[in-house]
Amino acid sequence: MLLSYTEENYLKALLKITFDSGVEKVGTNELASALDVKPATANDMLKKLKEKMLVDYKKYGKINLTSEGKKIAIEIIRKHRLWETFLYQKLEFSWDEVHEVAEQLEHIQSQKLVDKLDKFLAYPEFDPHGDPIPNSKGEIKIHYKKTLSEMTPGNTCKMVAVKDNSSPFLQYVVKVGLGINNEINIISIQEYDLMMVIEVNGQQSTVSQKFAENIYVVNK
Amino acid sequence: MLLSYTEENYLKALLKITFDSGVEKVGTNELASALDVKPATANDMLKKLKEKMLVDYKKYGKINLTSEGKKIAIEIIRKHRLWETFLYQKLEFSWDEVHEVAEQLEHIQSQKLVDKLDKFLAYPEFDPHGDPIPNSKGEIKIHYKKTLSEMTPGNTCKMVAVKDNSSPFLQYVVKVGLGINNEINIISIQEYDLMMVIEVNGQQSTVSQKFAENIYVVNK
DNA sequence: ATACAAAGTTAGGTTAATCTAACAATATTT
DNA sequence: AAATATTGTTAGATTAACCTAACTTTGTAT
Ligand SMILES: [Mn+2]
Ligand SMILES: [Mn+2]
Ligand SMILES: [Mn+2]
Ligand SMILES: [Mn+2]
Repeated sequence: MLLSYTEENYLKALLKITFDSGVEKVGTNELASALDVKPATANDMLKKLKEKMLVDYKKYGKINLTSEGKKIAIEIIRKHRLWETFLYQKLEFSWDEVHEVAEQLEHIQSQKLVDKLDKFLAYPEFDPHGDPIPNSKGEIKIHYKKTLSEMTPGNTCKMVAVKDNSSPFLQYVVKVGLGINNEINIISIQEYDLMMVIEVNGQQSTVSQKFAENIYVVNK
Repeated sequence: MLLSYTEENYLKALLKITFDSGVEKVGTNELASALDVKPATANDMLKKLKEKMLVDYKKYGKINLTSEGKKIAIEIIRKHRLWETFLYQKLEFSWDEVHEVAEQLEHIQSQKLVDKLDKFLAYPEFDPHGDPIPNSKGEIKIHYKKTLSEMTPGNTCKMVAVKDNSSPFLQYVVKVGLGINNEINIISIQEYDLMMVIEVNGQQSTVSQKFAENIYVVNK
């Protein structure tokens, strides 16, 4: 099926929302705000996507991707993450620069290009932000993740991904001395405001709860 | 200046026409047919591009790119040819497959991407079809070319580029055993229909005038 | 120098994607 | 259960990029 750039973004947003919230059902306002359009606009598009059998939805009801819609959405996320990996690994982009360009590149239509890119990158499993890259069959390796904010003093964990992909956040993470695969020791947590003192590579830093909620870790 | 995908294609088409025809002045119908739209459509866009000071043109007059318009058009051609080179050299695309994908990739907006790609490819001077790649300053190495059809029996020349970039033609070129940098001996030319017998790598082939007109060569 | 042909323009219409403003349905609170 | 707030829908308008059909200008040939 040939979809427009815009239609693709709606499908991707729907999948992203369910990934992030864990809930299958999505609302019109939620979708609209994720895409930075008005609810009326999203509503129009929803009718069109329903017509194309890519979403499951009825008036005043919740929105669901059909399996076909989901398949397409995963393919777009696959392309997005492969391109991010390419920019990061081959073209020396920093991890806070890749997302914006990948937002454009993910819409290039060429199955061959995706396959060849995947091969060129030696079939990477994770993108520069630690997010899993769906394979050519659309399978995603979802490994259970906790956030740094769930850790307690004395814990040691390893950073595996970031939740917030915005450039300011990513730059801040680097400034704190943190990166994917770094080991983190939780030194202490301030009761009052949940500020956390952590140690990475022998360097201590104090981070806010908001910050800690955006760092994915696995226990050591 | 932020231009739409479509506006970029109009600028590129204008430059291409002047390159191919050698003439600076372009007509509305010519432009429309190059873009596969109706003259009325091209006329609308011309007004818009004039407003943005990217083309020089007045009612019933001929069309010219302004220097700003030309600069942008060259940048798009630079991106197109860099991407073709990337696909060909790094992703193992064949030379008849690269153009179509590059038509999409040339519209990706990121100065950094272009610069990094150029560096990654070690600042290539020519694309897979032998066309010169403009450098980061917009300079193009135009080396004087003749077509194979201008050669006479006894001449030896070297193929440097192709004029027609269509997939069927490029595949045919390969079938004849021809490629960029191959040495060609002109064996004979049929007076009546200008069919040409050539020798490449010891292999003789007979090619039509139409074919010969689409192969660029330099004398040996 | 007309007449005809080719080239270019205008007017009016369509579709995709967006908006605002008004309205309707559903959910939450008192 | 009624009132209120939230959420979702509809109607009508706008813009970009396209179209067809009719018209005008320019170029060519008799
Ligand atoms: Mn991203
Ligand atoms: Mn990512
Ligand atoms: Mn090309
Ligand atoms: Mn080329």
